[in-house]
Amino acid sequence: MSAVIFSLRSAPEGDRLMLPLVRRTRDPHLGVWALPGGWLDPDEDLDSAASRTLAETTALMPSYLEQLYTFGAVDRSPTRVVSIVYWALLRSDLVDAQRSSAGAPENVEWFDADDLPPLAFDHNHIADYALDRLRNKVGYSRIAAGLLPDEFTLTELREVYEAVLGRRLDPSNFRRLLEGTDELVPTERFRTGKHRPARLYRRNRDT
Amino acid sequence: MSAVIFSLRSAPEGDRLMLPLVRRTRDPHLGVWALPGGWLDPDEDLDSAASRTLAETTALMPSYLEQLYTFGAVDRSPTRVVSIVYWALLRSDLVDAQRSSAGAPENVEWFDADDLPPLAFDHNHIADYALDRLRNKVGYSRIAAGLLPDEFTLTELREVYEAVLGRRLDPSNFRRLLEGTDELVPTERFRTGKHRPARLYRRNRDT
DNA sequence: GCAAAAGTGTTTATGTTACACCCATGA
DNA sequence: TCATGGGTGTAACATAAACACTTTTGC
Repeated sequence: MSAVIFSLRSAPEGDRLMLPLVRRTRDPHLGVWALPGGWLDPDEDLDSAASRTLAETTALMPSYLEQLYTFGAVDRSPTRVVSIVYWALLRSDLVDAQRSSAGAPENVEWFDADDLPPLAFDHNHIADYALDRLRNKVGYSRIAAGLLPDEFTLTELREVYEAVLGRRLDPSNFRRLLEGTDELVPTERFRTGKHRPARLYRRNRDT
Repeated sequence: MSAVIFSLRSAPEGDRLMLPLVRRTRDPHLGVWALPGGWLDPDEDLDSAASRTLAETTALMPSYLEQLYTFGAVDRSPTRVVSIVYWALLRSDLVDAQRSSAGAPENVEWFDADDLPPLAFDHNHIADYALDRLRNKVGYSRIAAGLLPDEFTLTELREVYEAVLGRRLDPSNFRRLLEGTDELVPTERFRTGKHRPARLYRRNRDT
């Protein structure tokens, strides 16, 4: 049971898609970076086990969690293991808050999803596969809002899409696309800043 | 390790999407219909194990095979089992040929995919999920050709799509859609019948 | 010639992309 | 009032759906 966990972190060139890795504390691949994982409890269903695994690494609740794939190549490891992998999105504000507080777990580090170090087992392959799935899913669903706080402006959401997809989007077309769906609801609050205040939106819980 | 295997069978109202079930020979759910399955060999990768499971039930090679999902709810069975499920497409001509020969396996029976009997464990749920995936995938890929022999007319292929999707498609638009892709290649052979001969096509192996 | 399926062309609707332009605010 | 991001409008283009029409065969 492993998890590929995505969140956003601010960088000089804009937000970057990042994921947490843990340093292995035992053989094989001792000391090598790997996806966070754990063992499946006999009386626990798969989604719960994925949540628990994720909580043990980040101490946070995911805003999105989905099974990715089950890997089981014989050469994955000296002792062959079937690995059920989940992927998840975390609200970036919660991750940031936790990192500045005392609760940051040991030997966990965040890496740029597009620039990972060599990982244990076939975890590079798994992480790439998860990234493909995320990018694909972002193309046809509004899932990326799960990386943002409860309320956000359309520009903030667009920047998330740009960070995930790796390309610029037209602001006006992006707005129209999302206003046409019922997955986003406008609030009466505005984000005030340097320029014209921007309306805040929130995710529609009913869909 | 279980498999949801789809093929087509002729019926009075046109081709129907069917899948094979096996009668359970032991408790729990003795005598109840279930998806074909088997146990994962320790030195076998998942795709191979799925192929083997499928061969044990149908004695045939699938024209398409893909992992569906891994199920593991605690209440799936008295003794909880993690079940890695694959789904597959079989060429209908091979299935028909085998059924009329001696090779038809015992206690295997084909059922209409939209009208299944009550199944053991959560297999009804799994079969429905596989059907959703098939119908969804047919919408954006040319995968359904895997249900037909090597060579087929566009009308035959359209009827496959109609059987899978459960609705009629416009013949001329269907033709244009498929001629625009490179997943189908025209041959110089024609199917002669009551009316104007129809050109035969085959799947493009290179894509 | 007629019926029926094969195959072509055209029109309409719909959605996507590009981009010009106005609006509201802080400085 | 100017710079800038927020927000609206619209024309161009691509894709899909609907359907009229021509072609080729068996009988």
